Amino acid sequence: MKLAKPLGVSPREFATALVERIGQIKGVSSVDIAGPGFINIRLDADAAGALAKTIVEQGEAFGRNESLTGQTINLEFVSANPTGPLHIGHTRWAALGDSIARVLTASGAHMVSEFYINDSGNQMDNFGASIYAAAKGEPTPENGYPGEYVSELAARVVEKFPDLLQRDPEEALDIAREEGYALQLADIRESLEKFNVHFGVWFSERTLHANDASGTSLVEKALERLRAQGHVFDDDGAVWVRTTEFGDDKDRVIRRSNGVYTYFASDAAYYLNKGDRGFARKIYLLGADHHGYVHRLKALAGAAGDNPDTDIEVLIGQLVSINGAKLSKRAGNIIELDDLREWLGTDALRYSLARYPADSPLTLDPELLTKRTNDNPVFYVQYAHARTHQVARNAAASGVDHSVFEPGLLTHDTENNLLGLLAEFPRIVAQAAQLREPHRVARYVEELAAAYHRWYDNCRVTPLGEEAVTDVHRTRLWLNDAAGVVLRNGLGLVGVSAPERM
RNA sequence: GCCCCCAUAGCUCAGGGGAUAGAGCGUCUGCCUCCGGAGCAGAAGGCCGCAGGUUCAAAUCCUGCUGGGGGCACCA
Repeated sequence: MKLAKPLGVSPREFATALVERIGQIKGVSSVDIAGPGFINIRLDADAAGALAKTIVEQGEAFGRNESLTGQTINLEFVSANPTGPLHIGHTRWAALGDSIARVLTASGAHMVSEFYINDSGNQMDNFGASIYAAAKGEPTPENGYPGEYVSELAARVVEKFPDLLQRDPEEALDIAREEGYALQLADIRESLEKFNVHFGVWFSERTLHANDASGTSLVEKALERLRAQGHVFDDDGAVWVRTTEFGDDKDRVIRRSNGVYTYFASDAAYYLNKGDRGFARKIYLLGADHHGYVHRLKALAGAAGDNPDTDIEVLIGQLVSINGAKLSKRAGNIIELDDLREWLGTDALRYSLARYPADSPLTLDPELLTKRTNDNPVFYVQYAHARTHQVARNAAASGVDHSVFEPGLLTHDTENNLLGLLAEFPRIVAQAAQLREPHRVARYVEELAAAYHRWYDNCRVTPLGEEAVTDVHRTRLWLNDAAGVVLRNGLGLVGVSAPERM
């Protein structure tokens, strides 16, 4: 860090003065200069240990903070055609986006998670045609969707409309498309629910194109608003947005010369709609294959009169692969969310996807994820949590209760270490929220589990043999329970369960 | 050609300018007469891709290179 102005004192003088001031803070037992830029502060045992009781009393609320209070945030983290099952890419964004939403919520933000349904455009017609062809027993049409799931959808549509094949082909195509859409979207919702991922809003692209009472659509209104801002021009029969004014490398067509709106028009209308719904800040989580969108989305915010630096935020996630993952024949040679979930389990899959930052490409090792030992981080952490409950059950059986809490009795090194880590949790959550990096919570919770296991090995909560129950045991029970609370809260933020027995 | 991301231990990866760069796996050595050994303690293993620069201080910030991944549309 650079100082704006010289302070007029030497670093040593400054540090000495700082140490003196810190030493006067209530609960600080000692403070000394540890090295360049480092000061060691020790709290007295009562002040540090008191935390254990606070945590147990706050329970689920411990870890929440106010760092983002007052912010209204829209987070769009899955955008998909409802023409087939979700694949491995969607899976990563679902796990990550949901965890981001959780840490933002825990930091006081008003959050809405949004799933954007790309249900407009010709791929829906291809989808409908594929289902209709399957119903007739014909091969997949050109540009159609292969995969057994199309035949399954066709069978379900025919079940509901037994006379489908007798109907006029145009009408039958409509039915195939719309019924197939409804069924597929329901399947997607179910997959995500099973994956413990929740969306506040399922936004249909079609609503952007639908005419309101006055006969205009949101897309048309969006174009007029951008035009009014002075960033729209006509060329070659097409209508363009001058996105280069805002850092894009080329201007973008918003309405083609044939009068049809481009996908960019939907983006624009959707973006403006989010603002109209009261979201000051819009976050997009996109796959690496969409990174080319960043500039044009930012430009869109600028062209709309918003601040591209603060009102819109685009997170780009890199690709993920899994060694040995089977391609789904059913879904046409993709790696499917449902298959991954059934193979590895929701907890292992969510944890391992939330454990790495979005911008690192990822290769998962399924052998590790299915192991039930400490090789597998999610089991290591879940086991630590289960152990806190086992210890509590044993404590109750041997007559250790919560009747006494004497924080001064928590003096073992492993207890200081554990308390120090527990105290960090709220800061970790706030940091994860501010940086949109929930993997920090996962890493933290692993460290906490290790500290808990070490403490368990060194400090007994239940008396040994015929020993009497003492206040040390009772006080340690509070610490044990506090560790359990924080492990549970931490796992919850990455969407993973915290079992009491394993 | 232009744009984005990545490069840290044998492997998978952490590391918001600050202490002796960390974790797990793998390798090696210990600990079960008592709260779950699904655990713990220890060892070995590093020009942090290369070269410059900024700084009291760089794995971290800047520039250029090398290697890998992804992307460029009046498609969606």
